[in-house]
Amino acid sequence: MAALGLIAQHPDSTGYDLLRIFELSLANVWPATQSQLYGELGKLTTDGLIEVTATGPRGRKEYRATEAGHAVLRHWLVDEKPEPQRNPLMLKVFLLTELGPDGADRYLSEMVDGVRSALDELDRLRDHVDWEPDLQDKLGWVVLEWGRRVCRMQIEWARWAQAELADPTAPNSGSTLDRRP
Amino acid sequence: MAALGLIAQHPDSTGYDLLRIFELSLANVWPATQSQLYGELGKLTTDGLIEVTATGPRGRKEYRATEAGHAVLRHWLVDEKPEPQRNPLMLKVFLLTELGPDGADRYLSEMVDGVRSALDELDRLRDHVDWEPDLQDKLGWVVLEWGRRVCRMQIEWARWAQAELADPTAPNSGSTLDRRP
DNA sequence: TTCCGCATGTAATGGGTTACATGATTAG
DNA sequence: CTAATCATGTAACCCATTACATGCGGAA
Repeated sequence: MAALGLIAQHPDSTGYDLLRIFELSLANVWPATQSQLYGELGKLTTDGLIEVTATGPRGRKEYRATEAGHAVLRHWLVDEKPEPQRNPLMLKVFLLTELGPDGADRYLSEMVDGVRSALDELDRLRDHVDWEPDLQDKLGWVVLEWGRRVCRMQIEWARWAQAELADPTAPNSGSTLDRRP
Repeated sequence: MAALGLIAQHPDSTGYDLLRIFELSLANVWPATQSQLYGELGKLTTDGLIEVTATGPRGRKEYRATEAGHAVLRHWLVDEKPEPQRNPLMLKVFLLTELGPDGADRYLSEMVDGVRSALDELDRLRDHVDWEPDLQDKLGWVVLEWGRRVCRMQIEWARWAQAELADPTAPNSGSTLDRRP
């Protein structure tokens, strides 16, 4: 669907073009490998969701979404609810019992550092891109902002979690003030 | 690692036990299927990371993490940085070009509704669990709170994004007040 | 003419899901 | 006695990653 969607956004692109688009605009959202992409292009073509509109030197093939492809894409966007995803980060947090209270606290401190640098990265990206006022760039903009908000939330959460773990009372027992922020 | 970690937390559990633990405590973080779990138990045993400590009726096998298993777990927790995950939700948002401005706006509205009910679900979970004051329950508690904060953040973000998409000016051009919240 | 970028593919392996398949215990 | 629960496994299939493999075109 990521490939189909990008082809819909950028008609007459080659696999190679799409790869660069993946790297430039979806690297933080949906990374794709070269191997996988070419495989998908073949499948999408077989399924009639995209078609080759031109061929050029070096076996270059330009793709475009068919009407059926657009329909499938719209159906996926509107009707298929995104099911909850796995969360490797929270899996780790949940398993911090293995490290004991001190290890858990250290883990959360390092997490704050890591997230901060990730946030810096996103800030830099935001400032270096030349955002156009069209829908596509606005969507890219709001997606990027989502990443920034996740980072900020995570930093605040980690601090709160550290306090919570240090607190000798049971969770939900109402001894801290910032428990339900 | 999820299986190994749960065995470390709950020694002398069977695959069946672990399955219920997955459902009860990790359903929203790292769902596991029965098929996969039994396969992993076999591999972990072969690799010497867990061992069978007892057998019972119906082929019941109790597992326990070996010292090697604990070491691998700690290494994974401390040294392996969780790489950024794919985000199907933001992929969809990025591809909302296909639906046009109105469709995108509608999509975000529906998203708010969906997230709100997810948040209700988490609130209910939080209130129905009997949280103990030990490290394990505290970690469960903070993980659950993470989910709640993601939901709240997402609701606010979606509202902001709707305003942003409705705004005729370019992103980053500085016409709205809530652009850098 | 030589090197970088364009351009496409295949193979091996592992993770994950769905469905299939089986059978023993125990509580009512 | 019978149904729910306990309890374990296999097979087929898809998605994804890493590594392997190839070769043309254009610019310096």
